[in-house]
Amino acid sequence: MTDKDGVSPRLSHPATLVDVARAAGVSPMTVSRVVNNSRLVSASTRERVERAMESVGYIPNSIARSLVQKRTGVLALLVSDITHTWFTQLGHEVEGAAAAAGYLLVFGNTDENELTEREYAEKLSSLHVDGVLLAPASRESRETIELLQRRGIPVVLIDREVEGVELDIARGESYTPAIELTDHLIAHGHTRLGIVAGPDHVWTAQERVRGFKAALRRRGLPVPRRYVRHAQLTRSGGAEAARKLLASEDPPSAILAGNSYLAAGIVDVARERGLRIPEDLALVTFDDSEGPSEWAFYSCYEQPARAIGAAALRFLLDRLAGDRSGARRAVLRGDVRLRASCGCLGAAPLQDHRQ
Amino acid sequence: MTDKDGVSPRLSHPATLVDVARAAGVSPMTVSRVVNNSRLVSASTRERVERAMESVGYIPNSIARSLVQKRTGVLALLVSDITHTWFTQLGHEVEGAAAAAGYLLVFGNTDENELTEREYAEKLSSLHVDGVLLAPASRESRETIELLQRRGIPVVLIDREVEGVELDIARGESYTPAIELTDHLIAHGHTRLGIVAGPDHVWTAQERVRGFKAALRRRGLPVPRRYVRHAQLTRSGGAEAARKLLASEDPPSAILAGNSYLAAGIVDVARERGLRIPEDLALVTFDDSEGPSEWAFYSCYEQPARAIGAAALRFLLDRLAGDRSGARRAVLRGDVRLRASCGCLGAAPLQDHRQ
DNA sequence: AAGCCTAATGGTTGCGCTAACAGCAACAAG
DNA sequence: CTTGTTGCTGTTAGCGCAACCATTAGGCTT
Repeated sequence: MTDKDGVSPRLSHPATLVDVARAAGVSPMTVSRVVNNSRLVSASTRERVERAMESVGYIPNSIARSLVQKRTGVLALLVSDITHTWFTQLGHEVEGAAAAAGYLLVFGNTDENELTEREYAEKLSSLHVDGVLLAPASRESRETIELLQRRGIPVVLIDREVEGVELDIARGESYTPAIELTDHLIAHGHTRLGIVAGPDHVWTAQERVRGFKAALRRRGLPVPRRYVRHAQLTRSGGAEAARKLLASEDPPSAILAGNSYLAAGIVDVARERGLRIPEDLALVTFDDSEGPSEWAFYSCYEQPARAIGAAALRFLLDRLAGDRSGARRAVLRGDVRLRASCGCLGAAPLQDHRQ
Repeated sequence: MTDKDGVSPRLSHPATLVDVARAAGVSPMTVSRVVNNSRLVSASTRERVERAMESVGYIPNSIARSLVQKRTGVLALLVSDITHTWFTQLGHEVEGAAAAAGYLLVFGNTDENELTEREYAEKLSSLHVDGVLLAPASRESRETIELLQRRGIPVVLIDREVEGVELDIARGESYTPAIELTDHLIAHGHTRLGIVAGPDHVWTAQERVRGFKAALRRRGLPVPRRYVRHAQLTRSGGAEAARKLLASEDPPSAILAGNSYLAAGIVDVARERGLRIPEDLALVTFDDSEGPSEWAFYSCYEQPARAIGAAALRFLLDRLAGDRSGARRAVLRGDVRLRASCGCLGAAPLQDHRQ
């Protein structure tokens, strides 16, 4: 059956179990056993079959296998925007761990859009992926989640809670660090504080605003409505919000940004207006630990993206292994890094973010 | 069949064509026709079937469909490291366009490792993905490619050529821009020039070294071997190479870096040694247009990552649509951006990269 | 020797879907 | 009235694989 030089005889179609069986002189069932490492195959048969597989260039058709076994070996990761370093780091971690566990990983960007999210959910459930890691686009993502669950697809949340949903989740903190960061600005002597947070349908944005307000109230400071801004989680979104924030007669002297993209936009506007940071405008933000080092200029709360990704995938793999216990929750603590943008390293802010 | 409140009757298993057919009082084939928008269904039947689908909560099983149609609606993107902003931008573009065309996208990191790459190729061909976009890990990636092609899976290369492979490819330029950047350093008066490029099994790294050497030779400048360094495409890789480069008695006064991660490592080492950039060490690099703005400090050649991704996916979709023409090549031109790190904006290098 | 276990193998069936064809009305053309 | 022709629907088969249930041979028990 084999060519002289050991090259597979060219079949007009990709080799199937039946081709291998014919080449090895056994039944397809036996070949299937060899492929699946069943013990119920004698050593000699196994060897013969393996040679036959080699010779016809057999690669199992996992589509067919999936159809009968009802598992595909594919997981999915849905985030809002893979270009955000936080999600990129998380995605890298998840991809590596998934590959190590034998899974392929489908990536999807939801653009913080519920509709896109739901469309993805339908496609994924149609493809019968084995599990989904989801950074829910909105507090209203319950429908997406239920759609998947009705199909028996385990879902693990990432980064964001969803109201009324009790599910495995791996996330960082938002409320407490927002308080800490705000307190820090207050300790620097600021009394007019503003916040530029993400869209208000995003759980983390809400929580950060909530923490911000709580910190101010606790110190008896005012929380003017116009000092609280929601924006798209981009640099230009941050800039736009900052412009509105700084347009008032009595603009804030310190700002808490929801993430470093927003912070970058705020810095843009500050420069536009000739405001020095931190002298004229102090800035603190939320961040990831591996962002570009320009961000080393920002005083921030660092969220452990990789650890969150790893924890989430762990949860998912456990579910796939049959874990039926109640919803698990991993809330990973990050670190506050005090740097130049809040005024702590006021002496040398310009040197330190060069690299 | 339907509950009073319109909620799907709970089936013990996900609804299939047969369930819908029963609910609608038609044959499964007719349901299939409705699902696939065949014109050969009367309006009244179509409506009845659609109601039935709704009522039992039918979602087509694309596994089963794939088995008979031999297409899965899944594409794959294999790159070396999704955390590199260049690939992230490209991936974002590809994901968006793939989703728009109705495809899901599997992401894989090869870590510039041929073995990982091949393992991915096997998994992907087992899953019968419809097509693969590949940034080949090495000049030797031919085997990976042939494995996929033998399975009839179209492959489009990204960013890097592979010796002896005639395939659709979308990439930027390396050789010519390397000459331009090197010439620019020479124009600044440098005569001792070094290069820190990626691993020498990576096509772009080779090309950049080739261009670098060609530029020097054309000007009659020496190309000492120790001035040519290959490194892992990371910041620490760049730092390590820079250390070796700057350790010699007569170190280069200007360096061409293979990308901005390497450049960042070089800057680290320069700072370590108290070298000012650009005064004591000039630096130019390859880059993407949306990298962190700290990179706005670097004089660089900007590669259009998104356009390359879009072109590559276009090629792939054309193949899937039946295009059988010869290998197509999109070589996208980027732009040279002269900024502070080469000495062109010597006056204000410290301000400009703050943001 | 009869009964019974185990190891190794094969046969049949069906996962959910669609390609291919077959059937059957209704209606138009000759 | 015959002969297509078109429009809709159903039947059959099979994609590649593994679950499930035979079947056989050989060894073991009693």
